[in-house]
Amino acid sequence: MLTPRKQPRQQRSRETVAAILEAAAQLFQRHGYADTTTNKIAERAGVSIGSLYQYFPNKDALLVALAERHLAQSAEQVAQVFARAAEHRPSLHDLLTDLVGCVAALHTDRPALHRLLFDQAPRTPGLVARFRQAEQQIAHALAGELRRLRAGGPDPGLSALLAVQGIEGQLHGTLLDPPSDRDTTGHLQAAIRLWHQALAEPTPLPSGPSRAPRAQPARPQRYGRRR
Amino acid sequence: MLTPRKQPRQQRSRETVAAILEAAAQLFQRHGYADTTTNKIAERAGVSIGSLYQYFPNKDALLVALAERHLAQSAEQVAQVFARAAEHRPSLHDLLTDLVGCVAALHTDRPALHRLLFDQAPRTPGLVARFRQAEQQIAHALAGELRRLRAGGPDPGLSALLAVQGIEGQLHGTLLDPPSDRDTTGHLQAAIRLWHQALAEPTPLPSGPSRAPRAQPARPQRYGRRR
DNA sequence: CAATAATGCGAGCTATTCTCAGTTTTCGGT
DNA sequence: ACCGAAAACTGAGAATAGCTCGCATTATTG
Repeated sequence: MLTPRKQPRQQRSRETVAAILEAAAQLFQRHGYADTTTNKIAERAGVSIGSLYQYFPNKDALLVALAERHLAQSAEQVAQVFARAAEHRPSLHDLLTDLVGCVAALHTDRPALHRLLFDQAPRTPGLVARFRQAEQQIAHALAGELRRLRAGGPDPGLSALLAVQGIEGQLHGTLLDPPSDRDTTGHLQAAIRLWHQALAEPTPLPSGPSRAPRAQPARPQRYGRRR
Repeated sequence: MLTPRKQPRQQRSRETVAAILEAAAQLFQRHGYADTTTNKIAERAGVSIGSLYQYFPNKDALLVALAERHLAQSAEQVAQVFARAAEHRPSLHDLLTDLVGCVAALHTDRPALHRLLFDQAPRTPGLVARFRQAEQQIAHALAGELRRLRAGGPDPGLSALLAVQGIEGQLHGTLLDPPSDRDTTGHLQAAIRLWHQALAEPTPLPSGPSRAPRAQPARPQRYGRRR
């Protein structure tokens, strides 16, 4: 069980829960997940260890609660990108710039928190599920924009999901562990450029309609003679 | 300290270390990281808990050792993709097919192990560093192929790194937590297709040389009037 | 065949998570 | 205002898991 065993009903207990989460966030970020004890969290929150365990069944649940809060805030930020897009109908390039900038901000705003939630602590199945769910939602919104911006091309839903997953991987890798030999802004620019090319309407070859790619086995390729 | 405190010198101790790692791999995969105790690992390996701690300074070190072994094997697989490419000089599409297939195989061959190392267990800074290092190596190899396959375009090193990070994110998300409403092979096909378009030589517009993209602030975009 | 080094052992020390029986506070009803 | 019940809080300590340390056993060297 990773959800609170008891829902706080009174104002007092809601403040207790808030204090516990605040303390947990601070101590987790300062000392890391493993080196933070639940007793220290309770002490810092000004409550007894018993109170903590009344609302959080175990230490992981504290982390899950923080992660869900962060995930919700992140989803909110990204949703605003698409709200803006719905109003202004930007070009693909401008949309990607806004989207990448937003995701980048989520990584750089509170890197310690992001690193804590995504790297340092064990990922419970529930957390992973929540994350994938958020991913799907963003992909869905992006798919809508793609349908607006281009006429044909491959399944927009699939392209959008790939883009969301890809951008997340790229920015996570770049912003949390910046390669020493590259500058960050250039990296972001390149990512925008790359996705623009990947998602733009493919310019049809003048010689005829582009053929659909043959299905190919995705496993060890032999490079036999190409035909 | 996460590396063995003592290097095994005699044959006997090398077998001990191997037995411990084998037991750790089995128990971690079966019961998860948190629910596996070091005493159980030692018991299963047929050695005493003291022997375990002679070669692994703490529980995390067991995981790091498993991860490094897995990472080395993975890097080996991917290196073979580029070895094949060096010999056969495949088209971009065929290279991508082989690369994606290889990375997919790494995820599907032993999903439990992959999930353990990448999702379930805490990622130590050392592990993350090793992972990024492998990423850089693969990107470097891919950059070489890009230089062969296309004349101009943006910095191949940057494009390659983005591709490696992106592919990893896409396949990780898709293969470990398959979206219920999509088939996996189609997903892989779409990824290959997407990266082909993203990395291919951009077809120059007939009206003139493509202009370099203006540098744009990557942060919250206002969508002022476009000019 | 010593002497020395390497390896193996496991009872128990230490630290941390989590429980539970009892106390205090809040709140609706009269 | 007062009461009873429910909610909230407490903290000593039970349970458990990571890890240590002194000593026994096995291998290597000269």
